[in-house]
Amino acid sequence: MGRRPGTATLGEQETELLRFVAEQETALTVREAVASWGAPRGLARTTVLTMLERLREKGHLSREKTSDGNWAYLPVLPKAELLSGLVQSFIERTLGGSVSPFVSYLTEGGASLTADERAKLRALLETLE
Amino acid sequence: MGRRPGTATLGEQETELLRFVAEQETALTVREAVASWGAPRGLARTTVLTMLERLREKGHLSREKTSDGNWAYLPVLPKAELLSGLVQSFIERTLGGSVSPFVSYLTEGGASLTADERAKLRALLETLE
DNA sequence: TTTTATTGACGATAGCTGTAGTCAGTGATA
DNA sequence: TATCACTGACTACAGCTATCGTCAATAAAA
Repeated sequence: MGRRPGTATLGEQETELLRFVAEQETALTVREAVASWGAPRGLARTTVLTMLERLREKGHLSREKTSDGNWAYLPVLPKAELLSGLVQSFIERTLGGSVSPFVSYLTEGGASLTADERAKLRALLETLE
Repeated sequence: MGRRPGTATLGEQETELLRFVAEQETALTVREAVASWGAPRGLARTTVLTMLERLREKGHLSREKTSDGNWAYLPVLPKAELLSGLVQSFIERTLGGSVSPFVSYLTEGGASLTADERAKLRALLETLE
């Protein structure tokens, strides 16, 4: 009676870790992931290791041997695509396909926009004229 | 070794159902929820019932007796607030606090904006001048 | 009133997520 | 070489989510 197998998406922690890995410039060794992501959260080394492996099983990460023989993990999709995908599925699944709540969130001061973000929005609106 | 108790948020299906209930104009009976939300997804009646009750336990829904003695569920927060909250926690948790991916998604044509949404954005940008 | 349908409380289970311990292999060190 | 540290594969388990089945009460119908 559980979930239909293969239906799983990512948990919250998993998503955070995936985003963290995707934000790095280079492939991340377990040691680095533990030091810069796990430790600050008080997680054990093996916890991070397990999570990395699960993300790999789910096809979000891959790994390669470093010159000194350890594993280093890297995202399968580049950061921009990953984030776009996350946004897309959030809009579809959680917001039911409507961007309105996000627009409302912005206009109600929930977040402050950077100059760059403002510029992008302005450009977007212009092309829609 | 599980998650620290009480740390749970909402699952995906739960979130979808919550949004569905919040989108209704009036309180929704179980029968209606099953007919218009559960059945199309192939879910059993008791599954929907269980989910509604869990959402109630978690404080997202309340319920009231209808004139003919059945329960009807309604959201604790109005739709707009609920959706804003969902957007906010998504941005914080999943996007690490940055709205950029959202903006990118919009500008890359992932979604089409309604006239109303465009107007809101335009107004927003003006106030930011 | 015996039967049938509806409702909702409960109980149950499988898969998933978060979190970690153990252990064996391997390389560095004393 | 005996030891110590580091790595990663494997195992484990609690809490949570998705999904139902059962059952008793009640209402409707025959």
